[in-house]
Amino acid sequence: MDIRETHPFDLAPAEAIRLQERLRKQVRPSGDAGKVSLVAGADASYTKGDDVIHAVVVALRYPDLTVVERVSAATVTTFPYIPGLLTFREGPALIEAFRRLRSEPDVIFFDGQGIAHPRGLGIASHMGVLLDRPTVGVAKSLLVGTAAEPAVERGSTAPMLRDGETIGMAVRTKERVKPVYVSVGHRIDLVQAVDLVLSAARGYRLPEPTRQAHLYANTVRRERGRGERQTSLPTR
DNA sequence: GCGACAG
DNA sequence: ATCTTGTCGC
Repeated sequence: MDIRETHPFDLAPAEAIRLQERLRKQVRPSGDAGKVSLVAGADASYTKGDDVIHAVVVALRYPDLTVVERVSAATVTTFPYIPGLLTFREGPALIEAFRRLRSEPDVIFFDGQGIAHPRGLGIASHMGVLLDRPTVGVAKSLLVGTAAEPAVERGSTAPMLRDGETIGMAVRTKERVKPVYVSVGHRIDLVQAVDLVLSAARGYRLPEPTRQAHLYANTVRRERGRGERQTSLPTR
């Protein structure tokens, strides 16, 4: 059965928040992803004034990080970007992309927060519950909480804190480059999540799954945009 | 009431 | 997220 039959996305912000408060109870911020041999990165891309969301999932073999599969899906959104409600904007496109994915990744990286979220349900946690898979949030900035600056060496970390609780880890994936903010999504613990992010980061700030997803999402968006324009606005 | 605020 | 060219530093 389709996830969207049991999970509404077309909600008003206040209703979306209530749904998050209900779903947060299903998040399991611990566990072992087991022996990881396949990882995936998911991301979305869109053109400024447009309401079309292009979502992609890229699967990579681990630990060699060779890309083995790429899928994409596009949806039309009415939900705006509201901090804390990102999944209601990108979720439907991501779900469709995952439906098209034939690989079965052991862990999935998302561009955004896991439990480091106002209601403990960032996009990585939310999607983790819907997909019932281990997920990790890899964000480029903080949504809630604070973190000290990790030392300049690659591999340095500093806890992300909120009310004295550790909700994630700032991780320096590249020497002297701004850290990424890792938080657990679902069915994995923070130690393994940080370990995977670090081992999947090869010479760039973003770990390969997320980086490849980002690149592919932009490619897909530009190609589709070009194709649609050609069929709807013939050249003279 | 005033800011902060993933992508 | 996206708009955008060159430019400074490792």
